[in-house]
Amino acid sequence: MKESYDFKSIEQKWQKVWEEKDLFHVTEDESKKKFYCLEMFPYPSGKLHMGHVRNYSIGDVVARFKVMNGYNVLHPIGFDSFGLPAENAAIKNGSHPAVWTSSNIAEMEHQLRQMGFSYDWDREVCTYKEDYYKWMQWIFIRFWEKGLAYKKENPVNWCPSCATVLANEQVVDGCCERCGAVVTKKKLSQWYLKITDYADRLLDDIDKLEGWPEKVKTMQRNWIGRSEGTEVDFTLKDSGIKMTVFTTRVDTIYGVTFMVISPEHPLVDELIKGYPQEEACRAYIEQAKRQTDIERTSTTKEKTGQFTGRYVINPATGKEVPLYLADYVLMGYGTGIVMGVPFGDQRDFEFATKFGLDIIPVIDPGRDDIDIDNLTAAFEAEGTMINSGKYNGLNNVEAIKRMQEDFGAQGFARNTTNFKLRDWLISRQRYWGCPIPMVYCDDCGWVPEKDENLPVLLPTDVEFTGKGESPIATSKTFVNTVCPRCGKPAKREVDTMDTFLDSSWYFLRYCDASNAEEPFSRKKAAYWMDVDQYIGGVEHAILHLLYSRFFTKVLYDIGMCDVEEPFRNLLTQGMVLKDGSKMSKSLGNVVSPEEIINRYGADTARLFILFAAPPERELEWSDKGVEGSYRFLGRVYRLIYDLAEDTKGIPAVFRVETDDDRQLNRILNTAVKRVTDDISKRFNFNTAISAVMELVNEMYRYKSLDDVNLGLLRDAAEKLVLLLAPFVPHICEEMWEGLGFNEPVYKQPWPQYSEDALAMDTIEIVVQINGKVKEKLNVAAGLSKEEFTQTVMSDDRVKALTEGKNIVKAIAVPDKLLNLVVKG
RNA sequence: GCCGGCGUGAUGGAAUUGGCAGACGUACCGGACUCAAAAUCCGGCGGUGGCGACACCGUGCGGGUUCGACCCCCGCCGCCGGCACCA
Repeated sequence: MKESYDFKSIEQKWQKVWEEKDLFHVTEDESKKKFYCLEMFPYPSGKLHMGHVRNYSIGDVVARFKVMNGYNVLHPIGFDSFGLPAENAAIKNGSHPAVWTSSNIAEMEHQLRQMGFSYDWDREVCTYKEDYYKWMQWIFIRFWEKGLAYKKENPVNWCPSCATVLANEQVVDGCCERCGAVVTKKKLSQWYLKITDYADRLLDDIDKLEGWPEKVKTMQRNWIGRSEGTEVDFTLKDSGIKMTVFTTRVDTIYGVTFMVISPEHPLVDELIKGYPQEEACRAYIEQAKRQTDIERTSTTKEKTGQFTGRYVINPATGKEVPLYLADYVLMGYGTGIVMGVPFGDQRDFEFATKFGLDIIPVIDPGRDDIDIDNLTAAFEAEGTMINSGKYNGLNNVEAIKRMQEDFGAQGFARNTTNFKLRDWLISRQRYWGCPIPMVYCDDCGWVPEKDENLPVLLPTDVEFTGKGESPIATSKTFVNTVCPRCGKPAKREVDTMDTFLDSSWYFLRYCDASNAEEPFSRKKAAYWMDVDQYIGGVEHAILHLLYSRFFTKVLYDIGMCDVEEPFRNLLTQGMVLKDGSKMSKSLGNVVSPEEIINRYGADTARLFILFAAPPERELEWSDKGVEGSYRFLGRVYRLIYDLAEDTKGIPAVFRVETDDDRQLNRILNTAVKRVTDDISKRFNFNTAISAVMELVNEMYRYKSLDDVNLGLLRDAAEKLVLLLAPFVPHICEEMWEGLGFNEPVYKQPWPQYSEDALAMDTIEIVVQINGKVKEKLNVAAGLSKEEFTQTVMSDDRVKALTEGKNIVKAIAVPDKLLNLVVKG
């Protein structure tokens, strides 16, 4: 141990030692409790940014803490390395995406090692490599066999700038999640995964995710969007065609005054043919088509529509009502036809108002402040049924049940559930992704490639122009093949998979990363799964986290893994800000981790980022704060350096004799307790670190006293190093060695605290008069309520305070306070 | 519009869940060391009034519950996320 804190040589030295000792390598060990600590793997964009540093620093504290607490810890890392940026770089530089990707990975691996994260590098997973995407394809074929993958022509979200289709989840406010271009609609034949088959389970099992933030669970619930209701068959007048609607409010069926059908509905063409309104209808359909999703779905937009000339018969009342086209009805949800109840639905209310349609009150709110004959908005709350035939007088919620039963028995209605969740569109018209291992044969249709022929390799003879669709189609060697079933000439699928498939099971591959026989062994996955702690950005709340849950359930169902939910506990870390806004190149407020590592070292970077804010909150970057963290490490280093000398050969056994001894010992034990609790129960690393700072301050104070107990100081020094080890591992290894130990601090048992040491003989308590603090006194700790009150009341200063006053009441909280309620 | 979250000194944030508001850090001020500076060590630091012991005010705003409220309840305001014509 050198006299001054030379972070550069210390960090290099210990990173080398860790690597040589292969310290972070783990294997399955049935004799130990396992802990799977996982951080979301990065996209290899080139260099680490502060968001990565924060994410991985948090994970590293947890992983190292669990190791010290005796767990067998799996802490892996890899790269989510297919995707558009590599392809764009290839177009720009004329090189292959693999070149760009692998050099970026090399750079980022180097930086991750520089940060001193405790990864088992032997398990590194890179999704662009053949040994990974082979199994991706293999899994895709299992989905196909289960009927969970299909190809279908549909209007899809198309990003003109990325020249590819997008999943619903990737469209944000009508724009491309990646590039921000306005998304258009295009009719294309595309591959889908049937995530909707799992909608119920994905929704119901959210309740089991006790270790997830409420916010993320709510977002997933909303996204899946289950709503239970009734399908009711209306009938088209003069034709008998069934016009089925979905409603959650069947109780308002007597209030139906019109019907609305989506302009894209396949029935529309037939409905309008030959009617006087046909031409107007066709014009309306055309203009609806021209609108973007943003225009179309804006709630502020005034309702538009067009009467079709047709009428529909209400099966409950026998009444006929006019049928309109209106673009506020979405083809993709429910049946694409809606019963119009202006009384009970705000959208229908606006529509009826605009087109002069009747509003029939069907529920009596029983309130004076609402005039149901002159509504200004729809009435959407509960009440008593009116104008509804034999249902009059019932509570409307009760009426829903009765109507469902009655209408069901009469054969024109049934209970149904609808979801907002759509099937997952997974084909992408891009090169740099996992090829979809399907072959089209004129005789056999779509056939999966044989397992023994996997992987279907990405061809290398492809032109990157960035213009055409599906670059793989330009390969001369790829497309033509033979049908895996009948052997006749056939063509391969030229689209690649959405990269979100790659990241939907990588956590399983980590359990058995080099398996050449299967994606992962069930036994090894059974040992490690589920992930005990998952850490990453909240931006993945729906996309990645929902898809991974879906994959895990499917793999569970086909007997490949033993858990139904992949992530037991989830921590979503906040963003790193500079000057109040997100670090970004365009704002020019980026602080690079590299810069900080070179100037202050990895330990300082880690410490600052953990100390500046609790992990879930946003973190405001502060250069001054970084310096403070650096100063603190220097302060600790000097303290241990001195104590290593002063306490050489002195065992960490001691007697606590003086008041100062007791105080140091108490603060030491408090620090152990707080750091332990703050890491394991609350993830409040900032307060954990502040407890250590208090200990350091106290050690400096104690050290300068005349009468010091070196055994006690020795004990404090050792525990101090152990407490800091998960946060700042390099400096702690150095100090641990400096204290004379040979084994790495990484493997040391976590320090324990003693309850006795935490206890104080006397405690400063507060005396309040009418809730205001008036006096502080020291009294013996651990008194009963009566003894406590007695002791405090008999104190002269308290007597003086209450002199001549009438004590109405005394509230005693032993060891804390006595509040006297006085009058006069 | 609906659903979350947040609002505390100059500043990042504490207050382990109803019991001393402002821990710890930054900034700032002062002292020690130094020829000097840096580094380091020690001390001060919510506001107003007072030489002072002390008094009053103070956790976005207005009410309430309670002996006691940053914390619980009601009504607002502001900021940040997410969802949004889902029938």
